[in-house]
Amino acid sequence: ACDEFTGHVINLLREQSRSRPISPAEIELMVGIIRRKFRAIETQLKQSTCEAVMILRSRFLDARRKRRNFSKEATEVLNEYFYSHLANPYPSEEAKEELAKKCGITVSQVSNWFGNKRIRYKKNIVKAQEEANMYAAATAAAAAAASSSTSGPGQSASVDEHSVGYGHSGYDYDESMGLQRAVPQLSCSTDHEAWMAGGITPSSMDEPDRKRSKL
DNA sequence: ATTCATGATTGGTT
DNA sequence: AACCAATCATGAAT
Repeated sequence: ACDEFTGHVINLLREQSRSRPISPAEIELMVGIIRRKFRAIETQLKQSTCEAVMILRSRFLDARRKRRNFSKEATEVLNEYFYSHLANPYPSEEAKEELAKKCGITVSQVSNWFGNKRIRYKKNIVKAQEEANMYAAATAAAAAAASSSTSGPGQSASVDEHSVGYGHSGYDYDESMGLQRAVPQLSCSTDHEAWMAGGITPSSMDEPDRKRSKL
């Protein structure tokens, strides 16, 4: 391109040389100027595009470290699935795809979410996963609505009256267990049946458990 | 400015 | 390969 342009300039100068004497030295000088200018522009262009690429890369690939909360609806859907499969909260690949589509996120995000949810659920069995009852009630209501035809007062349970004091005073193991079982589980369990095996109260509170994660 | 909540990443296990 | 556990990093709430 540079050569092409200099060629044009040379032609122009030759044309002008008819009306005005132009020395070959002058032409050489012109060519030199053009060459330098082209080099400068070239490197500058290279630099700026390189910068742009770097910026774009950090925008896109580093988007991983950027965390954007999921929409309320998405978490709603995910929680609904989680709590309605509490006995075996391991969605199949297909189910993951379904959830992903429904939530507008990727399958790996769904997997991440379930991973986080499982572990974080397990960490506070003791302290109210009242959420469970919320969603259980919701799905139960839906189910009840489906079968609420002839038989009169067969209505759903209420939500509800466990005033687990907030002021973490009592050890309410029983209640937590109750909560777990209170959930309707149509579990056609496959594998991880024992995902909450035995140990309820792993190393629960007290002591140097200065971890984060409350709720 | 701190603290809590939460999605993503990492390292190790099965 | 999927999972768990710990940790990181950011968004939102205080």
